[in-house]
Amino acid sequence: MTALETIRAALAHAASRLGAPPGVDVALERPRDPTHGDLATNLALALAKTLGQKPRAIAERLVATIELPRGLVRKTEIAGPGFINFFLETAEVVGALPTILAAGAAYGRAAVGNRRPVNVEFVSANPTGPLHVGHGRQAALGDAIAALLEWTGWKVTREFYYNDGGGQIANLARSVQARIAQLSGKSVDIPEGGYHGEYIREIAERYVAAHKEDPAGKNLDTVRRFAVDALREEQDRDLQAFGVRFDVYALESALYTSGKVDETEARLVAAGHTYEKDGARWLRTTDFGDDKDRVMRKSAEKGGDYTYFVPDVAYHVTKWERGFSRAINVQGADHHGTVRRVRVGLQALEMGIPEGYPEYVLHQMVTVMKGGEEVKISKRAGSYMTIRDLVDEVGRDAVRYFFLMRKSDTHFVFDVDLAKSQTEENPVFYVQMAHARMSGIFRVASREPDSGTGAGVDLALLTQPEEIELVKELADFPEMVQRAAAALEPNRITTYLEGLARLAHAWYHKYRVLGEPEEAARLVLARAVQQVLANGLSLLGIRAPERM
RNA sequence: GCGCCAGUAGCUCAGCUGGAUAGAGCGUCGGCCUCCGGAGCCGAAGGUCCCGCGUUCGAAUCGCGGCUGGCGCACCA
Repeated sequence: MTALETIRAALAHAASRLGAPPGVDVALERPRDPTHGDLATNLALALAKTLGQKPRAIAERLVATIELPRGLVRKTEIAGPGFINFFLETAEVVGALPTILAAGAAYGRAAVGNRRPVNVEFVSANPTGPLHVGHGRQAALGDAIAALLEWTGWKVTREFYYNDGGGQIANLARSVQARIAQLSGKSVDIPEGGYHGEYIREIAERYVAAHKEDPAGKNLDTVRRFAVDALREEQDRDLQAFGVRFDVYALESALYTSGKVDETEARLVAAGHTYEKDGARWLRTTDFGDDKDRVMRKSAEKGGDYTYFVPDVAYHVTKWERGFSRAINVQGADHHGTVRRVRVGLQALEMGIPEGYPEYVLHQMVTVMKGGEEVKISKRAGSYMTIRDLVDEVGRDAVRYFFLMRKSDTHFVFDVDLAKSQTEENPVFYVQMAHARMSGIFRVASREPDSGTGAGVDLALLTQPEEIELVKELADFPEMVQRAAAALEPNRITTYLEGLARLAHAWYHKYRVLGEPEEAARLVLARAVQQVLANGLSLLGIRAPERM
């Protein structure tokens, strides 16, 4: 049990003896200001109202009541409006180091998820073109969120949903068909709403080469399948280059062929939330707080098809039925309008799916800056920065790191020049460099970085303030991972890593390791820093180089 | 018009789910560098946390009302 867990439990026990209601949430954190101790709690302040006493009086009684094991805390004080500050014995602080080395690559993992299943859906691009930089942000984000959940004990399924059944696919097929016709010299325009990118022409050429029996592309259905397959393959290659893998690829078309869409419509009708108007079938989403009702099946003159949202609902029913009591969708914020509709559709089925199902992580748009100018991204026109272009230009690690270092709900400006630069201004370089420096110490010392556990080393020699600060930062890592996972915010990890790297660089510059009396103890510290940096980076899918 | 998101140092952004004196990088200014990698190091200045009201012992954080910017409001997906 760590010092934090021990004190937290002791506080909870003391609080209950003072008459606090059971199950009070004990906030015990490392204060920003080291003069406020190693750990501090606001428990007395939080209990002031329910106990009807002054915070400082409660704090005094808590301190008098609390039972702590010997050798853990050297001083307890009450400060400010009623904070209780705990000062740990130095041995207890540096005692975190052997724990870190013993856990190794698993340090920071937790079991809070209890192996429960969770589905993380991301990218889910229509197979109508290559993946652009916005998809890249989503790929990095979804993969990191999935990793955070894995690190905290969830059983994660990474899922990609292909909308291969809608009107956009028909546009794609007709666009390719038009290009095929142009290849044989005919003057045919790309249809209204079609795709103009250069990749359409390439697909047309490949179709003609592969289909001698249909050189004019008359068979629209075959053209459609060929184009969708070609683009899916291309997207897969892009994702592979980015180091993202999926466990499940779900196809919208399969929901139709399996009858799942019809079944969902029938259930909605049976549940009594639908009606007919103007020849169309509507879902009364206003029953569930929507501002207007939504069409679920178009009128005959519009083709009589389902609108997109019925297959969307059907798809999420399959997630629920596959046992995912938790589902997270990572999407661009331009789709936020669908959030309520999917949830409402699931509610209208009245099959016991929770109101907040699925959860959403929405991300804002990406603009790319290069040489001080914005790189224009336009899908239909064809001038087009793809995720592969970006990875080729700045490297996989930098792309992933950059996409993860900002909160998802703020607009992100990707600075290509910064991402490529080999200086400390570049945060991914800065963090990786810290890891390389720690590795460098072991290289010079001719020791294997994975040897040793810290056993038998006198860690009491780590007395410098920078060293104590560094150890405390390392000890924070597991809590950090859990909070980032709970908030579904990978950017907390990059922020943490930059802070840790800063402390590591400062320590490295100020103190020598090899040849000093503290060598053995400092090697333990260096290895722990190296390990935590490596763990944080690997969680985010970024390499931790031994040298740069 | 309605909905969602954002507004924090000159710039780019953190801020651990309501805590103590709001932080980092870049930039600016002033010092320093024979070293396990100088691809440097140390320090300083710099704030109406968009505005107002409210809740609270305590608000950048929560609520309400504004202002500014982005996105969305189809029988498209």
